[in-house]
Amino acid sequence: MSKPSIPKGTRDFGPAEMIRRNYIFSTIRKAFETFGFMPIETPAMENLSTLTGKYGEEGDQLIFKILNNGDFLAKADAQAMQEGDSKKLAFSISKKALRYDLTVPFARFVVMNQTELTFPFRRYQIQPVWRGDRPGKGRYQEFYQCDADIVGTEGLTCEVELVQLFDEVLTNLQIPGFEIRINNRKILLALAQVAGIEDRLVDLTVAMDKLDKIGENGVVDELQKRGIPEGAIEKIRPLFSLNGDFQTKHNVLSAIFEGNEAGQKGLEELRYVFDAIRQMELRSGKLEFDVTLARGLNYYTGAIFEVVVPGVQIGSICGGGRYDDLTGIFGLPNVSGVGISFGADRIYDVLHELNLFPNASATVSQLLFVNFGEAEERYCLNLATRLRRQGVACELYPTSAKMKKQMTYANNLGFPYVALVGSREMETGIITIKKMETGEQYAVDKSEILEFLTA
RNA sequence: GUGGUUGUAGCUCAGUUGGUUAGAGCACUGGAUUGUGGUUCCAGGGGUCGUGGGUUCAAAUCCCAUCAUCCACCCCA
Repeated sequence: MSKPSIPKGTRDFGPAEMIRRNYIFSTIRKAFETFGFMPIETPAMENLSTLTGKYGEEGDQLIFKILNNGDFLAKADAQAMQEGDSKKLAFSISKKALRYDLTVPFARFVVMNQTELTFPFRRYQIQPVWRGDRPGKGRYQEFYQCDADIVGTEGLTCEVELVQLFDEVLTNLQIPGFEIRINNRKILLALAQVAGIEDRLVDLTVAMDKLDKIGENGVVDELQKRGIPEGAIEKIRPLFSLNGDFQTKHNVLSAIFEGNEAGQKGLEELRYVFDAIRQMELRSGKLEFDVTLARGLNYYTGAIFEVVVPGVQIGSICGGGRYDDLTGIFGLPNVSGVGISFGADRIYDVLHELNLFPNASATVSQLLFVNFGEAEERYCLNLATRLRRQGVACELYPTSAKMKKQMTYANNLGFPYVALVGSREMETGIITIKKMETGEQYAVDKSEILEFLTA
C-alpha cells in the first residue's frame, strides 16, 4: 500500500478553509447579484475543439485533455504516432477536455442559446477551471474563477459598473489599498502604429507588461531582444516613466496620438470611465490608468482591467476587459462583451497573508451542549431542536465524555458558547452558558437562549 | 520547459569526520483536577530517516538514479 496523495497543483479543503472560502464566494456572489448578474453553470468538460485555438499556442498545451473511453487506440492516428507528432495524435484519441477558463465556455453558451437570451445579457459564473501549468505560489492546476460579463452591448457604463463591482467586492472583503489598473487595447494599438511597428503589437505588449518586474531598462532590453527597431523603442520609451494623475497622462498621450484614430478613441473611452468614477467615487479602491498594462489574452479589444494589492507578492487577484468579437469564432459575429474575473484562490492567499479573515472559527455552530448523561442528553437534544428551528446553529456532544474532553473539543473548534446543563439546571430551567472567549458564565432561562445569543 | 533548494514523528525542524537503542518543540493520549477549555507540571504512544540501487565491517550521513517539494526564469488567476 502506497501512501495516498492528490495530483500536484490540487488541494483538499478542510472545514476551516471551506468556511473561509465560502466567505469569499458568498461576498462575491452577493455583489454580483446586487449588480444584476444572473447565475449560469457550464460543464466541467467541453469538446476539445471548443477550447483549442482560443488561448494561443501555449494555452493549448496547458489544456487538460480527456482520453477517449473504450478502445481509443483503434481510432488513433497511426501516421501521427509514427511521426511522433503528439499534438496531432492527441486529437485522434481525445475529444473532450477540462475547461481552461469560464469566458470561452460562456461564449459557446451565448451562441448556443442566442435565441432564448435577452440582450444585453449579464451573467455570472463561479466554477473551477483547470490548467496543466507548473504549480507554484498562488498558482494551481485546479482553481476557481468568479466571472461576471455583460454581452450584447457596447455601452461604456458597463466598464464603469465593473470598476464599481471590483470596488464593492474588495471593499467588502476589507482588502487594503487595492489598485484597479485600467488601460485600453486601442491605446496599445495606437502606440504600435505611432512607432511604426503595428505588426509587432504582441511583442510590444508582452514586453511592456513586465515593466513592474524588470523596470524601464529591462523592458528596453526585452524589446531589443524581440527585434523591435531602436527608433520605435525611442518613440515609446518616455511612456515607461509616465507619472501623475489621469489628466496628466491623458495630455501626454493625446499629443503623441495626434491624428491617430485608435489612440484618440481609446483615450476618449478611458476619459468616460474616469469621469464617471470621479463623480460616483469608489468606496476604497484606487483607479489607476496604466499604459503598460497589457494582459496576455489576445481577444481583448477595448478596456483592460487588472487588480493588484501593493505589498503582496502574489500577482494580480482580478482581471478582465472588453472583447468585441468573442462569439465570432462560434459563428455569431458582432456581439461585444465586457467582463471581469475574480481569482478566488489568490484572494484567499491575500486575506490569509494579511490576516483579514473575520474569525478563526473552525465550526459553523454557535453553541455546544455539554453531555452529562442520559437524562441530560435528552433534555439538551430538546433544547437544541428548539434552537435549530429558530435558526440557531448548535450541537450536542454525542457522548457523556469527560468534561475536559468536551471543553477541549469546544475550544479547538472555536465554539463561541458552551451550554452546561446538568441536574441543577434541569430542575430550575435556568441553564448555564459559558462564553468561551472570556470564560464568563451566565445563568439563562431556557426559553431565552435565543435572546441571549443574539444580544 | 531551464537553473538552483530541500526531503528525518501528524506539523516545524536538530542529528558532529559515516559508529551502539535516531532526538526536540508543537500536536495527540492519560494523570495532577469526579461540573469547566485556552496557562502550568508529570507520564505515555508514535519514525521502512521520500523511494530504488551502490560504496563500506558499519549509511539518516558518501555516490548514482528516481519521485516529491520550494525558489527564480517563462506564463498566468
